[in-house]
Amino acid sequence: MAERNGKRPTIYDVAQEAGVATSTVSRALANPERVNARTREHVLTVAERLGYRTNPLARALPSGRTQTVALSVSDITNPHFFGVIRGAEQQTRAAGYTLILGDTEESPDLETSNIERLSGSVDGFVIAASRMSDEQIATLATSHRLTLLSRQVPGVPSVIVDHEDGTRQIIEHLASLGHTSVVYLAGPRRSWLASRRWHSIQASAARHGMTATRLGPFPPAVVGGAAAADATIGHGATAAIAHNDLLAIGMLRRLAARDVHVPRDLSVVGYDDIFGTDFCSPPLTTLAGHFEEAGRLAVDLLLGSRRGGPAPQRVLPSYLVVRESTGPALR
Amino acid sequence: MAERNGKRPTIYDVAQEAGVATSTVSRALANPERVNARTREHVLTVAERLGYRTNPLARALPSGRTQTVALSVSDITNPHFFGVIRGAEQQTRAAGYTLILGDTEESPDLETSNIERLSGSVDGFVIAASRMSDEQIATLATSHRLTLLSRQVPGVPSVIVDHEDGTRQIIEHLASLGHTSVVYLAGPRRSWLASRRWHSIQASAARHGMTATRLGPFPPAVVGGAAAADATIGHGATAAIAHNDLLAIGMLRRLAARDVHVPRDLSVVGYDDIFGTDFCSPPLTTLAGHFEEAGRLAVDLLLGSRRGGPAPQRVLPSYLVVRESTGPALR
DNA sequence: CTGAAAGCGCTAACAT
DNA sequence: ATGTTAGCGCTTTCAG
Repeated sequence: MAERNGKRPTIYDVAQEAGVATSTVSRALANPERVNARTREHVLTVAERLGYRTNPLARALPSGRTQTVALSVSDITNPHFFGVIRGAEQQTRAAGYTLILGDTEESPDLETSNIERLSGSVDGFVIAASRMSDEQIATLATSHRLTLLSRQVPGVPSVIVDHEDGTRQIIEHLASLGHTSVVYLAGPRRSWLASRRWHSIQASAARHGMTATRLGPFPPAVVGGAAAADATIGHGATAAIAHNDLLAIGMLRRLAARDVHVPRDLSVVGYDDIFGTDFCSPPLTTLAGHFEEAGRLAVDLLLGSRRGGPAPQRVLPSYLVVRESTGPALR
Repeated sequence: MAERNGKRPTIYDVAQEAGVATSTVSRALANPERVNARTREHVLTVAERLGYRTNPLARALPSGRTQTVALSVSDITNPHFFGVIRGAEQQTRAAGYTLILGDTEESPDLETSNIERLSGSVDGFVIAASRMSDEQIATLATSHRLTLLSRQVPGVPSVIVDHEDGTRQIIEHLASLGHTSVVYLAGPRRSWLASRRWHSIQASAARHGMTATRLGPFPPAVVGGAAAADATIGHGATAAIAHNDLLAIGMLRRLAARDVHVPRDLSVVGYDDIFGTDFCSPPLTTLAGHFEEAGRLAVDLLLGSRRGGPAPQRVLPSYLVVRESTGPALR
């Protein structure tokens, strides 16, 4: 074996063994069409025989291409992101890239520092549920390749699941059950989704002659559910839309503890259709979307993005999954 | 600003601006103690002013240290891994490293190809719930830095949650409820955990005069639960231990559909204490462990590992969380 | 189509 | 304590 004392063989070893220049090896590997078919084959065979593996770092340094993308999520323990992560990971791998994962724990500071730190070692960022301001994101987009997930900022590529039409579906569902008063248990103040959802709820509710009230914000986690449930009971509405399923599930538990029957006394709706929504009690009515697909698409947009073109803003369909947490208004 | 036409400043720019050699800049940045306090401060100031950011790739190439670790999980959609991932991500970041995530989708081939691919661009691997053979792992360990999570192989550093003592807790709990026959709904054939758990169940059951039967294997996911439930009913045991909570939850649903009451007709126990076990119906009795801690520890072992020393095999405690899916044996 | 050679940005001996 | 000088392994002009 022609490998230099225990170290991994380099293109230099391959070149020598194959009797060609290193540049030829490099081309045979990276731009197969720019080298004679015979030599290419020969080089590839030798490389194979030597057990040559290209060193991604060395390749990245001169070319600037790291073949790596970073995915930043706001809370890795939220099952909602499983789909996103899996989709992104699959697509990343399929494109021959590697996925770096960052959990920003709902903190915009951690988000920026993460990006700052990774900048230079990745080719781009997919930022899911960003907590940064529009301005921060727009600025970042001028110096970094990025695509947004569940967030839209003018001029920045993004993919979201249709919250507007989805919210319409929710409101119409509630209206058809005779509800005339609904509360929205809001998510984090910095959450773009939270403000959009509230916006859509107001608009749809108005069209159906319903009154809508926003309560909160609440932490978008199961623990936030107790306070959200209490606030809802205090308000007296017959229907509640929680910022996400985690919060809705937390509410369900508190409501049960306080003997408020769902859906008889109160209808509850969530967003995301996460793991568990089909076996909590009662099973949760929630707005579903194809988040795995969203993750894939976000990576696609990132890797396919050309500077200069208009930033694509993709909107994936959403659909209401009606389970047992919603029922007729009895007041 | 002294940055060369739009490109990021390099240590070369800093060196020139500060009137020192690049090596001094390099030292000031990486080995602060090996440079005069005054010059260090000066260099740092200049670097700051120029907006210098060290290029991780360029740093990695000559040194071989990428400041990156890879985490490989067998199924990213299994909530069990949330804790592991978050713990690993935190500890990785705390150590100034970056986390690369790989989902191997229960496939040993994907697992090896992933490692193969990443080898060279990471400093080490944390492999959770590996589906590779002991031999493969042992071989890999000779050429790569790695630590195992939820898996033990002689000579390879690992951290697991105590399945043996945990299984003893489960069996004693069932025995105290009067159960004399228990079935184990097995996980994947290549799962080390599955075989260890079965082993422990047999041993503990024998000590308590219980008969234990293994059924399966079943896919360790909710969808596997239906078949597992049917097999259990066919067998006639009064207690069932599922390979993991996903499977147990799937069983719960099928049992309810078939009008088998839990725990009156059958007691069900799971492993992992994942998200959802406290609100499924009935809430699931399951073996819990600190998986976030396990993730952190695995990264610690990896980064702290010295070649030559004995491979640490850490065992974290497990504890049985008794909920409502287990009750007295009525037959 | 292929080879020679100059880097990519940083580290690490080796000198001074 | 600091400067000089080779590289790390690969890509990429530029010649031939």
